[in-house]
Amino acid sequence: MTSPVAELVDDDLWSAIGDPTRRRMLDLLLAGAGTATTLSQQLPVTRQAVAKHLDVLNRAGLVQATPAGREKRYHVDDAQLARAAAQLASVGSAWDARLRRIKTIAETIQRTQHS
Amino acid sequence: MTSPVAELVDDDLWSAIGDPTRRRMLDLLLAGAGTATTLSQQLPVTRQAVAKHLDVLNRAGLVQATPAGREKRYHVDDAQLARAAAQLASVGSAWDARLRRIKTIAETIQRTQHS
DNA sequence: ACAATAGGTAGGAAAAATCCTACCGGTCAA
DNA sequence: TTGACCGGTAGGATTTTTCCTACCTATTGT
Repeated sequence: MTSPVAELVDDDLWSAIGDPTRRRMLDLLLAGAGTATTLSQQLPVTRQAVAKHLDVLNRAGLVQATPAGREKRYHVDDAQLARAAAQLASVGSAWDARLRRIKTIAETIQRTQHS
Repeated sequence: MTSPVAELVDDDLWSAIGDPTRRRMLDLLLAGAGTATTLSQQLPVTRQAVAKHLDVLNRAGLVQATPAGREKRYHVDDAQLARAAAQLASVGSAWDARLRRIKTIAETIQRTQHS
């Protein structure tokens, strides 16, 4: 169980959530669905910039849009975000396990050298 | 406990591990310390590009360099990687909890409407 | 039906990241 | 000591990302 982290994650999904602005957008969308305009009002960027970020999130499958009247309401795709959360957790624990394993080996070597 | 994910993470650290190449580099360095050259031999980029990626990882505190002879051996900073792992895990569980909470609310509303 | 207005889209400019070529410095062998 | 070579560094070109300006579309109210 060497668990190479690289093979544990979806690159597109990962880099989608790698951007701070997009993470904040996910936070806002989790609090309640909204349009590019409503999001931009709560962020330090124009709604056009927000629209492109939404496009990135959409291509990664993290958000979906449902037309409502003349607007497009974006909402988080629960299943995909859950998938992302699972990946984050597994990478985190993989690293943790790896570190723990290395530490154990190091301690074993030291103990061996002491004898 | 609304847990806004944005305030849970260190942006520099996060975007450092947001890049696929850098994640693979961390994998390789966890398997054993190495120089820019040895890493580049196991990656599809030149050692100069690797050097810049190492610089990014270094600024984020994820790796450290120790001069050894005429080379510079890079190794993972255990404490910082553990910190990163913890952040990943907490974001993952924050999202998971948020999703679960939303689902519960939705179900409650439905149940209410049925009555 | 028509004007007014809010929202989305297209295109490109500016900024940043990534990558490579060229160069410098130190180490090892003779 | 000196030449060859391995590794790192500096600088800049290229690609990608991010962001904004300008424009078009659709809905709403009169």
